[in-house]
Amino acid sequence: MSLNFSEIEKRWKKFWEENNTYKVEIDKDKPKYYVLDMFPYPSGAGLHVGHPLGYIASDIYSRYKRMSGYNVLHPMGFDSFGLPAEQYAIQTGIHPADSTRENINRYKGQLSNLGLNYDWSREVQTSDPDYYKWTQWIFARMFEHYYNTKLQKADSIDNLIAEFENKGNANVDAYGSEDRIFTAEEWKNMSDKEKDGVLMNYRLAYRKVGFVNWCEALGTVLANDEVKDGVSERGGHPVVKKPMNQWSLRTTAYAERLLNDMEKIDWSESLKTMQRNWIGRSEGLQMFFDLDGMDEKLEIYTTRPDTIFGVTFMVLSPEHPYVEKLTKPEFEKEVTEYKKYAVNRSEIERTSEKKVTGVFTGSYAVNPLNGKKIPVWISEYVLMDYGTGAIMAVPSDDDRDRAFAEKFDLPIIPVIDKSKYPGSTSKDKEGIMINSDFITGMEVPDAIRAVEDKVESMGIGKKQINYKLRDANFSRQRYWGEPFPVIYDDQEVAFLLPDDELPVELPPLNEFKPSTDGKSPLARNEKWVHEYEGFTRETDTMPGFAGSSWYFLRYMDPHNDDKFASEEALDYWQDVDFYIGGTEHAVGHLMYSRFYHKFLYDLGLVPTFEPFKRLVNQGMIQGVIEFLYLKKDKVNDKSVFVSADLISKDEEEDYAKIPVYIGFVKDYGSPKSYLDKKGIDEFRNWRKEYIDAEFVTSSGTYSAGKTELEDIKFYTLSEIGKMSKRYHNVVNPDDVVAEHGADTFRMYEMFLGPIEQSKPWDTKGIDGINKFIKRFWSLYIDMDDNWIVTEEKATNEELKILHKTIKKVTEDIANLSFNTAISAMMVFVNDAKKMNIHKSEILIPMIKVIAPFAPFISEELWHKAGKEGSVHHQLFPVFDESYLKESTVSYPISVNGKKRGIEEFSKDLSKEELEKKALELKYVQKWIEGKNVMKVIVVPGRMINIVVK
RNA sequence: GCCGAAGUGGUGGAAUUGGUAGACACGCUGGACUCAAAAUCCAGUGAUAGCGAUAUCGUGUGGGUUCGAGUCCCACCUUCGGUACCA
Repeated sequence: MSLNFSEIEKRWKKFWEENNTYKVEIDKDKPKYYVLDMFPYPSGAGLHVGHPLGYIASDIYSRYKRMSGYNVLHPMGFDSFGLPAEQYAIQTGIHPADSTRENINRYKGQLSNLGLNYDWSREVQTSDPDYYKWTQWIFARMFEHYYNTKLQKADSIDNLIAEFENKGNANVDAYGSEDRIFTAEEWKNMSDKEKDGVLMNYRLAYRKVGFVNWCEALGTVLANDEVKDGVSERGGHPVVKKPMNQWSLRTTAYAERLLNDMEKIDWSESLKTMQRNWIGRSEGLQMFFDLDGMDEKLEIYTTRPDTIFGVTFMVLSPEHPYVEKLTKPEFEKEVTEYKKYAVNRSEIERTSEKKVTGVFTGSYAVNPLNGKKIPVWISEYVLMDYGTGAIMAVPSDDDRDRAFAEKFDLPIIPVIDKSKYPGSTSKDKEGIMINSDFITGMEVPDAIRAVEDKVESMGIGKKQINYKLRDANFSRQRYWGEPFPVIYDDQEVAFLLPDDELPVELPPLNEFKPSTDGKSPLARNEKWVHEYEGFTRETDTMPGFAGSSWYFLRYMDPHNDDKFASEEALDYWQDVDFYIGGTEHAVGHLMYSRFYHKFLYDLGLVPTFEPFKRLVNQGMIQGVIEFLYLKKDKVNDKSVFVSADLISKDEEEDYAKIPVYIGFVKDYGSPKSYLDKKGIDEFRNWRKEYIDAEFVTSSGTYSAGKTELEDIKFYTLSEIGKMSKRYHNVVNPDDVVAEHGADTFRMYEMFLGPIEQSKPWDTKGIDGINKFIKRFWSLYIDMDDNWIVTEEKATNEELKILHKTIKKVTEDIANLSFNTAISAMMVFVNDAKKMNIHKSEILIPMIKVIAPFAPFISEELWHKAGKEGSVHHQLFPVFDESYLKESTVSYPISVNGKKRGIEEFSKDLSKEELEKKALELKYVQKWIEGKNVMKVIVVPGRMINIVVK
């Protein structure tokens, strides 16, 4: 009755805002600490209970850090460019800026209801021109730089141009994709357009022909997400790869650094493994095969040069430029058809199905080491954008090549004897070479080296390091993204707009549909496109990651109009100490952010070479999805639902699974979830098309609103999955906060389990937290709202309970074990209740201990205690080890490893004394009677084990 | 297929380096208070046998190392994530 949480929440939300409690400024007298959440995309659906899991954890952690004397930067913002707002605009005509603003306001309201301690004065929005001015500015710098392989850092493109003018490009230390060699003279004679083309092959932000998902029927380019099984998700129209000029970022230039610098950061090993796999470094040999009857040579890449004598055919990607030339007339029809087939298949399809496809071109290549002629095939399992788009196939030692050879009846020559290496697979580089000319008899690693040397000495190849990592596609044919600060002259040579014209703002538009030739909607605004006399603007926009790859830097100095952040701010805040977010961003976002950060580091614009020191992935809170089984075919023109207990695994495919609002389902989330009579009626009224449906259960049938069975149980199917509107299982945190209070909601989410672990949302246990908070409150305030804390001196026993709790909570926060920290506080309350503790010496520190977890009631109690300021600016209590000392230890006494009793012994007893006392125990006597005591193991402070025989 | 993580009561989950398995909480059972209910408080709660003391079993399965294994090793099963014909 005295704990009115909604009133308390209102009061302190206002107080914190009025007093700028969470505002932070540079304070050189204090050490800094930067705690960052991955900022959300403000979707129309609002936050669900899954989102706050990470936010609450970082809130607790940052509050604790502030209370430990740090100057804590803990900001929040919005990744507010994105596809959904644009699609919404296409459907409704509402401008993305308007719907985004509305969504952001809703998000902010929801976040503030949770009592999160963000410094909102530092909010950033990626769609705000004051912000994307700097997104464009960084892009411009990338355009102006290339990667210098000697300095191993980004360098001005002007330096490269100077080198070209001096000595051409034969010996430049530049990472790029230019394959022509030219002299200084040739460079000087090039046209502007040619020069632009060459420089594009070196710039870190550059233009090249890339492939987009083009859907002819919709007349638009689709994102990977919008393509399912080779057809558009909307409408199911065919999607093909269409070549278009696209901006890219030369992320591959940084591959080695992105890989190696991971050793220096505190990320989980599994996350680092994911990043490593994405980068995908491999060492191998690049070499040329002669083509029979042709001048061109076929370039391939292999990580297994040792198997070269086992090569029995070559495989080219269907997109390989040589395919046409290699195809003999009599094979043309098949090859053309196969190419058509491959281009209509999405990359996902091409790579995920197990079936083996391919066609012969009619041409042959020549193995340079033994002169053997080998047939050249094409197949979709070879991808154009990895390696050289061509492989030498070794069916004896590669699973895919073997499957291919078996299907098309191609020869298989064994070249490695693995009999000495049991369990070794074709992927393991071990075994002894056979049938292999000059390397026969060698161990595999030696053979690899021997072939590499041989090939290099013959001048037909060289050792090479390859990366799976691809340059990032940086163009989107969309409206709701950052425009490029780029214009083209009539020769299509790209020019940057000067920095003082930034930001290039998105022009107004009243039609957001893409234009039909695959161009971005921006192309519709002719006036804007041709604003510069004689020039045309770039009409593509930047991808989502352009804005989200550097936002953490902007928080340091969000309102600076001269720089993306001042040197002073960067120097003080440095980098993110602690970053928390979902695994779904584990690869893409983190890789791009690291790339951006390293680039800015090279330019001397940020002080650290990695952006995120420590990173934790929170698990997902999943939803329970409840389905009803509906017979796919109607019976007597009626829909028939069948109770889940009546359906066997084999019959499942005869049924459709209809999601049902979980609120109708009894015991939802359990294997025995069911609809009772009321639930069935609720469902029928909710989905009117099923109002006359039949519901078949084991005890009888409910038909068209009638049943004789009062206690009918219609079982439903429970699954765990994403929270989504589609499954009618979204739980809004606002509802939970309104019902139970923000502090309860926060602690409950943390109490559910370890932060990294995914778990289904379930309110079953929330009463436990509610009870705990009420009991905690009742230590301070009685039923009649009287403050009952006394100034009486605390006993040692009481102090011990306090300090034990402080110790446990402190350690658990550091480990992010919030669930056990909360259980320690519960133990405290249980003890304090039992001992009837109401002493301020114990209870005032406890307000501070609970403060990071329950910011509202702790603030209320702090002020009820007559204290000034905010509890969140107090210092966290430090535990005193001297209160924790025990004079006795309780020893488990085991005989042969089986516990037989527990004894309290003084902690000062020696091993020998403990052994003696243990052997004297009555029940020990009973267990060792008639047997020989072999030995007694005494671990002081731990346990005693008596071994008998 | 491969990589990663994980399998512990009816449920969510505890358990430094191998050392009392099941903390804390939910749920359930019984009791107190109440005309009654809610709330609150007290007691019990891994399984089996027994009135009980107690005994036996028990951390996905099967082996192993050890005085001692939820924890380490080997093989396997299941689930969840990620990922792919990457040459």
